[in-house]
Amino acid sequence: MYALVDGNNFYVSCERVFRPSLEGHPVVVLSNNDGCAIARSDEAKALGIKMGHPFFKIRKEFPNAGIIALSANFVLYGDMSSRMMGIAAALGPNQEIYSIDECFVGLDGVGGDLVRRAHAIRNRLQCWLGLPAGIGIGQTKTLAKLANHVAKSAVRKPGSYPEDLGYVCNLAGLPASDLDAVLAATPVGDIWGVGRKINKQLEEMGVTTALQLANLEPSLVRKRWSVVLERTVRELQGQPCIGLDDTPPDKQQIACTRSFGRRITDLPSLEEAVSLFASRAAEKLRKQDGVAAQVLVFIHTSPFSDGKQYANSATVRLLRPSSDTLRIAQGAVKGLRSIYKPGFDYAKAGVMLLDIGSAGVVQGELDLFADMEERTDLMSAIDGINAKFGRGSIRVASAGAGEQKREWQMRQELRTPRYTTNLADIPIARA
DNA sequence: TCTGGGGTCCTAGGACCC
DNA sequence: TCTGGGGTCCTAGGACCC
Repeated sequence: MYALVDGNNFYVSCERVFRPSLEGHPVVVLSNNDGCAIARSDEAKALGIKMGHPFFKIRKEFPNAGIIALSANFVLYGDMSSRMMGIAAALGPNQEIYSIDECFVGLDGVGGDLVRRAHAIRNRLQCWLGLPAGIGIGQTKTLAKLANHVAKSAVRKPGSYPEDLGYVCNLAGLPASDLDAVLAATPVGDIWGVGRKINKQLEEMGVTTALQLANLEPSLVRKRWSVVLERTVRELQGQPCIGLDDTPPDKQQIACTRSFGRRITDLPSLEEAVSLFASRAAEKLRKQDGVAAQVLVFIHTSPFSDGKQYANSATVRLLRPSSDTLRIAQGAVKGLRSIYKPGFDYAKAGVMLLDIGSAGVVQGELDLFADMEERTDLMSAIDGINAKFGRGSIRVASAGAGEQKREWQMRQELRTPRYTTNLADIPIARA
């Protein structure tokens, strides 16, 4: 038995905690560069604003709707998320943090009234953090996801489901016929694991509801699609196939990629950007105590522009696996130079670390490379200083030494303060 | 003017091995 | 007409997730 705890309109809700005046207004949170909507309040959804909708189009289409747009404040959301996960963990013995606003909780061995218990957690999230959340409970993770979906729909359209579910729905507590009714009322594309492509293929076969999907023969589904969809079918039938991942393994690849605030054409600016991305990626790598053997760098022009297009990537193998910012940045720049072509307007670049292993294993090797000794102390010192004084306090010279704003830096013109993580930004309450 | 970022898993096909 | 039979490993690409 699983529960899925999910923060409603998470980014918008985080913003509303510190700016209650946003309550009741259509609010959207924008992606990096204020590009498109990645979170919407209920009011914004009601207007018909879609996930991923470009902001410049939203402004054009809804000039008078009073939409409030905010730049994504990921530092705030990350901090609110960890507080939320701490509270949600009390629901059961095991927790899998599935995304910034969702976690699964294993309910094995949890006695008593699960719905009542879930409501208690929900109330805590609301009272202690000011975050609204929905909780779905089901026999499998896929059913818990569906239950959460049902709980939300029931709030939006009261009376359209078997009982008034509030923000909590326990599908495992329903009689089989009621579960079938819920499945029959759910479009197949709303099921976890059914994306756009498979949705279309299923519809072409006449499978449009979750109930129809649940009634397909698993072995046929495996043959026609894959084991992935087969698992979804079995999970809908109540047979658990996807376990709880409460100790996620270290990342196998680590990426840092960004679109630029402005197109850039010259190599030095690209080198600056790529060096910075490489440093960020190396930082993440060191956090999991890993080393990477390969560095991939890519650059491309904007697929949305009519101009000349160019996209390329290069993979550079390091002399030996490393988490050293300088070595990784050097590798990235070397790769960049091998693919850079002048005369294009570059819109995006990125660095990915591949072939990741554990640092301990490499250090166990013979120390034949005295001259290549890992600068682990230097790196810890850099990480420590950046943690204390803010990201970028120390950086590699090729990532740009000046204090001036880099011209390619992303736009974030509408960002709110870092209320919970920056002393200077802490809200002050006045009587 | 203006279209995100960061992941996972699975599969097919080729290279290579005995 | 016809050319073994397994394996493993690696990579690229596709699908999905939030």
